[in-house]
Amino acid sequence: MTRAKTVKRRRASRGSGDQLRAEIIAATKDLLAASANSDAVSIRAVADAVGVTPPSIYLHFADKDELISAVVVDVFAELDAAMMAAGKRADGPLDRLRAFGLAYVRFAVGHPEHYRVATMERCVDEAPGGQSDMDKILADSAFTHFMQTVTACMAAGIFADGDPLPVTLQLWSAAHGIASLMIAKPYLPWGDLEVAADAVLCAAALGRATADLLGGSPDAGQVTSWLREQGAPT
Amino acid sequence: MTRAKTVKRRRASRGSGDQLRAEIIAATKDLLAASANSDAVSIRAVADAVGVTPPSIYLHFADKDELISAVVVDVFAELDAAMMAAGKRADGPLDRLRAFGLAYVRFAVGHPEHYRVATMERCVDEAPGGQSDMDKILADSAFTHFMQTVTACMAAGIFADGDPLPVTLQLWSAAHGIASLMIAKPYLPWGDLEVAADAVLCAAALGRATADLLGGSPDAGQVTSWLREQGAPT
DNA sequence: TGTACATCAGTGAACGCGCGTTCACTGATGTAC
DNA sequence: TGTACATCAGTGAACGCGCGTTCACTGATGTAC
Repeated sequence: MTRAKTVKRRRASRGSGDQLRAEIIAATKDLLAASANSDAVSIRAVADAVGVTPPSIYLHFADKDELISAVVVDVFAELDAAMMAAGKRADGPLDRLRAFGLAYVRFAVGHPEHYRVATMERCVDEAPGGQSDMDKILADSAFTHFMQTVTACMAAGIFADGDPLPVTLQLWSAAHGIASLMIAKPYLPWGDLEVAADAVLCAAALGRATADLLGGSPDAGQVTSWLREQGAPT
Repeated sequence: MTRAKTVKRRRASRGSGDQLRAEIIAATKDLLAASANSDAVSIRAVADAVGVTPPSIYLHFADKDELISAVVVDVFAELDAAMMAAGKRADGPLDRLRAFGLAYVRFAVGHPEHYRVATMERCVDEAPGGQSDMDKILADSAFTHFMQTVTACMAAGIFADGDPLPVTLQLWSAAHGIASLMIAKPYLPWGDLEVAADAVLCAAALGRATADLLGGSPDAGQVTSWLREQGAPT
């Protein structure tokens, strides 16, 4: 059932080398969506899907790692776009934070293999180059937009004033936790995914806010007695 | 620098076939610790590390998948043991929950590749067999011990009474989120890993408790006005 | 307008490699007599 | 106690495969004259 070569034929062009590049990235994403990890997607399969021979790939990417990196960049851009779209109709910074988180989880669950390769595969370099990686992530639109909203929540008195970075990391952890667990263990009794995700996200934000009320990082004893004050059932 | 075959020699034995089996699992774990994923650990490398020829592996495991599954079982057992040890000296159920969570994150950060293969690799079967997988996880010691402690927290009035399962999943998500993000993005500015993990875990538990106080799943408006009542800064 | 030619996107064939798995075998172990 | 023999853990060689990457090439494109 191999596609005859004549069915899809690639034509040359002159100035527009970028078109094939985009097609290669798109094909890689498609193949990735049906694979366990990026190792399982081969240059040959990508070339085949695009209707081109394997060496052509190397005209656009130095090697396989560079191709996968380009896919990751593309996935993060798509994720950011989904979050931005969801945040548009939010009412206030806390509601926007929630919309962002829900969009984040929705994206991950909807594109599990893309999310996996973008956030869960071992990084290529652990050398000093890691620093530039960090800059890349911190400058990444999705993360930045998330952090801007955390800053807005601080300004609105929802979180205590301070450095938004640790709070952002904390909330991102919550979103990533529910997203990646739903992907990795889909057979667990999650119930409605949106409801479960919302519960985690709300609890994370509310927990941060409440911990701030209690002075930052209360221990178990403080929490227990505070809950008793609040009239929690015993 | 290949080890001469005579340096490590395997002797036969009769009744004790299980010894080699255990050595194979241990060697696989060692190799996994230095690899990107289970695909990157080969049967040949495992055999070599154990001092045996590749076909010998098949005397103990039907195929590579079965070997990896055995490793995952072993990793979960080790994780459970670490959690139990940490929970022993806890003071009350909430404190135990925190000790469990911290031990969980510590284990993940200390054995990132083991944690990754156990919780983040694509499951082998998505067929009806998935149901038995679910049972396996729910019956898994670490998860069960976690859930028992959640039940104890409900009995102590810390969480609202009800089904402990969704609450357990929610708290597990928090622990998994911070653990897996620290592993995947170690170059992010986490500061002290224990402190960052503790902040996430505390916020998750406190958030769940507070949300219960507010009736289960408050929306942004309710949270904002409740915070204002509590005298949060504006 | 018409032709020669430089450019360069894409080709076809091949490289060497390491993989999971199989097969018929060997030879130490431990039991039956 | 001594010997013949069944057992079965582990071997050695090979299978077919798909991989990433390379190399010298081809032939359409578009420009120079």
